[in-house]
Amino acid sequence: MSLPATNLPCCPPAEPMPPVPAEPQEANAQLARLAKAMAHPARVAILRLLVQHEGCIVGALVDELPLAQSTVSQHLKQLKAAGLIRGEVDGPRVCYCVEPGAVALFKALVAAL
Amino acid sequence: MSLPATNLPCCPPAEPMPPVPAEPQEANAQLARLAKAMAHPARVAILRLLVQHEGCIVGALVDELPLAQSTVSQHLKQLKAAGLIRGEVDGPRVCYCVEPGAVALFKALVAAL
DNA sequence: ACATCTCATCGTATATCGACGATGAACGCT
DNA sequence: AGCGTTCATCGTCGATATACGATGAGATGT
Repeated sequence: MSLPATNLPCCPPAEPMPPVPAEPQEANAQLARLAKAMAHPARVAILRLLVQHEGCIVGALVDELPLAQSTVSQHLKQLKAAGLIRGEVDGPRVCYCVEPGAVALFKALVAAL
Repeated sequence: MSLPATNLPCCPPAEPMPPVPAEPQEANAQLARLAKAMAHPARVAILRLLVQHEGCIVGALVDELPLAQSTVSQHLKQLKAAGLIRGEVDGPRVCYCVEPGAVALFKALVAAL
């Protein structure tokens, strides 16, 4: 309902393509790493909210989740560390958006199971 | 190299279809649960080995992984708890095989991101 | 300068994970 | 019965995850 669909000037280049690992062991590690980032309902919800509002959304995420602000921030940190999202400072707020390449890589790795 | 492609009489019915959750919150929980099961390279490797040798393979997994037997057993337990694999006793050995429905559900949930 | 708003980080407490060795249970074989 | 093989479980250890409140950093607005 909220999430005012802010089209802020972020997520500009949008990382063209995901590198697909050739070594099976590397693929396993990559998949495990990305799966670990998705291994919590709150992070799945965050990613879903970010892909739905395709542009960028700000910290309104806290209002959508039944978690404290600091907890949401930690989940965002994990998603960012996994390369699945990007956060850019926009004045007093921070603009979060998905990294389409990383999500595509995740989908590809899972589909290849 | 090993893994003698044992075609044992297990994995008979092979669970016809995955139930796809309608509630978004339920879908998040399901995806998180399955992703958590895949959140470790060893478990990804195990699942991959099981799908490659489509029939069933037994504790030869221990030979393929750089882990102790008890550790592999614990990973198998987690995969089984997540519903991704099935284990049936076959004489002195235990026959593990994938649960295609659960894997398909996982793929569908990830693809729907 | 000051207050405010937004978000990250710190510190802490509890729970779970991941690994191993050791032990136990189930089964087949002689 | 007794033995060996196979796998699960137990107990333990250190590391990590999850949650929260409190505090800090940065920018905006008065």
